[in-house]
Amino acid sequence: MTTCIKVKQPKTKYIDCDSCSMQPVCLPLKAGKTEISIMDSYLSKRNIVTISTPLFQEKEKADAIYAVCSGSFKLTETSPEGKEKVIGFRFPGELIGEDAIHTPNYNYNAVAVGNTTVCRVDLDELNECGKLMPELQLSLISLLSKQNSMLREEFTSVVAKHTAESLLAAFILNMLKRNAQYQETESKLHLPVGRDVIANHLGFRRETLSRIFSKFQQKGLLSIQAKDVEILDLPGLQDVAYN
Amino acid sequence: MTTCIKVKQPKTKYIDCDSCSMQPVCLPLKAGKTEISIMDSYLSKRNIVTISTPLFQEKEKADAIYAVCSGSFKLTETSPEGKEKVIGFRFPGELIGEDAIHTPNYNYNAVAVGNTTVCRVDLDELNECGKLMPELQLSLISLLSKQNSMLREEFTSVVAKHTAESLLAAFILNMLKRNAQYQETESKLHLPVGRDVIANHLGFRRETLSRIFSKFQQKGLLSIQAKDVEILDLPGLQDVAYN
DNA sequence: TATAAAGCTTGATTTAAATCAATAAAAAAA
DNA sequence: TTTTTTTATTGATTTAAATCAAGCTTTATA
Repeated sequence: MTTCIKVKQPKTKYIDCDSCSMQPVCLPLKAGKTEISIMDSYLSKRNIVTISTPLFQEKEKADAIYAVCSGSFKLTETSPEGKEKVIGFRFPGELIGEDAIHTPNYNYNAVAVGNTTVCRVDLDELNECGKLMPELQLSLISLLSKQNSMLREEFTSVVAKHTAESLLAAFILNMLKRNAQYQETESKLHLPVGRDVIANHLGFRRETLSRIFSKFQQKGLLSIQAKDVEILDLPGLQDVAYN
Repeated sequence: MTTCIKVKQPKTKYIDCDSCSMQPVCLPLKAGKTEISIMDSYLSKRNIVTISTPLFQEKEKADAIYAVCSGSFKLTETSPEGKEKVIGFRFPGELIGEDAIHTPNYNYNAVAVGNTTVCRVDLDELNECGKLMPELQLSLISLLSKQNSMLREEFTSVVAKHTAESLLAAFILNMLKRNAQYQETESKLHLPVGRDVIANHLGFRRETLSRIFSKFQQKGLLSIQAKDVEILDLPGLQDVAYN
């Protein structure tokens, strides 16, 4: 039976696995429908709703892996001078804290952006359960492999981008691709965070970000209304990204 | 018994597992010494030596995972205009092609930089074998988790670096950390490739790279002789990276 | 609803990196 | 070894992004 717990914030909604919109994401971990009930009791897989709270923080004991069910997370790192750097985002279907398998402590922060739902997989229980169910391990291997590809592609999208324009274009395309996995819309994108956070993440100033967004709109590549982006010329955007 | 095969190049040396310098890297896959012989026959794990040849290429069928035993690999992507972009490097102890687990085809090129040794794990055989040996799967899970962390850290080291100086400093530190896992020297680093390739990877011109290397030498942060870098002021370099 | 606060955009100037161009050094070939 | 080729460094100019600064929106609060 699925148990749902409440963390750190007052206005928490309880969501069980059966009504979770991201069932397909969790399904691999369940290793087939017939075994859901077994998994639920053995794995203590729970749906947790957090509101703008950290899932975990730097140096905290790494004792669980999380899969994002709904909403977005930002990952941050605190530099020696105390400045916060946004090192990535996580969307439904992606893992957070998978390092836990081999690391005693997390070394970054995972903070919910708005209301989110995650599945928590306790490491101890995962190990116990894995011995009994090889299918579970195969699912985890597949999930980790997918996460690996996502990370490599994310890396590829930001590395070797000399101009701010190509970097932003590549970032938008990367977000679009990752969103496509849980949303139907191929041409629309909701930015999970404000300009400041995106600028921080990409390593330039909010002014530069604004200017480029304006330029992209003038060129007819996209239209942007607050945090809602509509892609108008995908090939054009790809051209900008690959340069 | 370990079998070693020869690929694509004439001057290939045969190396078996017992004499491989990177045994500790492969050990997790072997799931304990007592089972080495079983693994060798079941998994067809082979040491392959390649010389400047692609391990695999874009769009090729993804049927194996590789672990680097010795030497370095560069990963590249061909842009629509046909330009080659260096999207990363892989060093001993790291995985290549782990995407194979969930992707039908590779979507990047893995090219040996000089002479290298890799362990090839055939996917079909891995699946067969996994059913018989849960420990093997646990090892793979651990390897994938480590690779995940490596990728995230690599990503973190290049993202949000506004100046070319901080980007290069972060790149050197990342290389240094990854080298430390299989070399004793904490302060020395051998660049696996020339300036052009590094500049391509980091997204700026070879002239800029040269200038920054010169600047770092003038500041006494490091000394560089061809491809050999010696770190002289690690905290100083970290200061440059975190800015 | 009015007012304050936060977030976003645009302009003018300064600074950092690209580009163009010429050497210099190292590696490969004759 | 000497010549050729490749690779790396340094200089002068142009271009792109940071910075400084002001206005504009949107959201939050009284």
